Amino acid sequence: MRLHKLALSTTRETPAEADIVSHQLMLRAGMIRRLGAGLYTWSPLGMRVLQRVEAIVRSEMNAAGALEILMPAVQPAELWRESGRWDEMGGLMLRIRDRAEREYCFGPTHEEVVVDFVKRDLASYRQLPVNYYQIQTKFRDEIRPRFGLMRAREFIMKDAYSFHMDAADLDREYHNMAATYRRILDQLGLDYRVVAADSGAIGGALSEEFHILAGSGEDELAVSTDGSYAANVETAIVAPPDHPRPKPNAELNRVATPEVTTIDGLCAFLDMPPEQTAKAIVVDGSDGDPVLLVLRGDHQLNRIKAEKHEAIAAPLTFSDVKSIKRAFGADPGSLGPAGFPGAVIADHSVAARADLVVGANENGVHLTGFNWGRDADEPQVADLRNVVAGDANPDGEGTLNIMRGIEIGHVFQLGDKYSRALDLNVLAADGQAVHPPMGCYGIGISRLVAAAIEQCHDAAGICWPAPMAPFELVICPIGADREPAVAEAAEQLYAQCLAQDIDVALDDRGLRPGPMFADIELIGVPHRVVVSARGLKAGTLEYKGRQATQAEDIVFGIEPIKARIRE
RNA sequence: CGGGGUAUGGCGCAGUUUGGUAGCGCGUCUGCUUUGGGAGCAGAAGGUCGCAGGUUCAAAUCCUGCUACCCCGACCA
Repeated sequence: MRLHKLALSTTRETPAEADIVSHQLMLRAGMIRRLGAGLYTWSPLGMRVLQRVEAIVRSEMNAAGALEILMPAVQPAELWRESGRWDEMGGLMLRIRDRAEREYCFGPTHEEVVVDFVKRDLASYRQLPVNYYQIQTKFRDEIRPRFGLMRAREFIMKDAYSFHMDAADLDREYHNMAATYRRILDQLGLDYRVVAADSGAIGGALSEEFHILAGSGEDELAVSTDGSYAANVETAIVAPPDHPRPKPNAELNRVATPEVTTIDGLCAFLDMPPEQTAKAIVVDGSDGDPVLLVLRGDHQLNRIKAEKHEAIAAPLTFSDVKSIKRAFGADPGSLGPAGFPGAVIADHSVAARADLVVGANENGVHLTGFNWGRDADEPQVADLRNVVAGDANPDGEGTLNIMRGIEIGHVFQLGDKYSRALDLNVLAADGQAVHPPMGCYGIGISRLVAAAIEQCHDAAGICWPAPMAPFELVICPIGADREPAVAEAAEQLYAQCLAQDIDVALDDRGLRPGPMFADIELIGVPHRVVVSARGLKAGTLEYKGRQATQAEDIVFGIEPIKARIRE
């Protein structure tokens, strides 16, 4: 590629619209341009990266036995009514009408369509298993699109759907896909973790997420030091404390705590560590009455765990202040288990503590020296909190670390939710009709590109892992317009690189060295050689790896270049 | 959806309080000079000041309405 033909458009200044690194750098490098909220055009430079990723995904999916198809982005409402998701999806789904007032959506996902597709041709179990995938544009009308491609509304996704005769075969393919995803991410050269996950709204049992590690990641991951356990903090299990609750040591004491309504305030006022306090959270119970959840002051409620508790209403609803006042006689900020007649569910950690500080159910008053069983009934005990760094590994040895990640892939075992709802069935060997269990497997292609930048950049710009880079190598001639020998030597090298299948770009834009180098670093090309009159005289080229601090002189010629970039 | 903010040339911004010739830096174009890390000089192009209405002799600036975009929140007792 000759760079002057690529319509490169880099900027020195960071556009005001972006405030995470990947978004800023993609805009500065001219990989994408914003059209509207959560809508982006990919430039020729951006396309080169996108297509790299797509090619690797395709080749691994094909190698894993999946079959590529392409389904419509626009889908009839009727199909979604049949699965029951037309109403469930709510505002996430972009709904449109055609000229005859027929209803459609712009597909946020393709379970319905793929089942419909399979239904037409699938008659016998002998045709199973099968796994169809596509690389397609999806639209999800996010409440708040943000962070550029990270949470765009329109985005590119690789989604795959598998169909099986039985759960065992689904399990086999699920692991096949998980292994395929690992191969894809290994090939892309990214640092990632696979974690157990909540399957969320899509339904189904087993599910794992694939996260690119990056400090700016939106998700928190709990990963054990011995490597045996990894889970999204949303779902990571907290092992119950391994020691019994100590005996009460303190008398119950009423303390006036005027104006204190937060754990921080309470700790400052009483000079107490937060783990000695209990926070009280009131939520609606499944019977409609308020339920008191108690956690250690330094812990955080995990919504997903709470929601799954049978005594708690789903979706999780925090009780309104009026009903709290009625049930407790006090406002939030002064609540506690003492004297509350309703259901109390305490997290393991707070249930294993003695001599706690709790709200007294009287505004501006707290109790110190509170003990379960003595000052209130023994609570129900459950795992309600988010794991924190240092918690015991629930599955093996060691403790948990918390890392941040960007979710770029997700594999699910869906079961027969969709094949049943849409009445897909096949005849089994015994002549019985069966709804084939399904798996579904997604990779956010466009998000993956952004995530790679979050993981890999420096002050000068993007540092692509070689397999994602828009070019493998750039040849930078200096002063080619006034030194014919330089121009000639650069052309010669360029032709040789092409002949050797090196994905090379020739920077023939005629820029001065400063801006030229800055651009090449910004767009993240992994390898650079400089051709100059000075070097030619000495028979050398200058080579520099993108992340190297120093350039080095190498003998002029294709072989020394190959040795550097293919090492 | 609630809260906050912004909208002025391709990009980043000032000007709005106190109404009076629309400005700066970067970028772009032309010429000359310069030439290994974002060059210098000279000249030039480019703006319905988000949209609509209003007040006024006069509106980027004041008033009313609207739109778009960005940020924060949706673990808070």
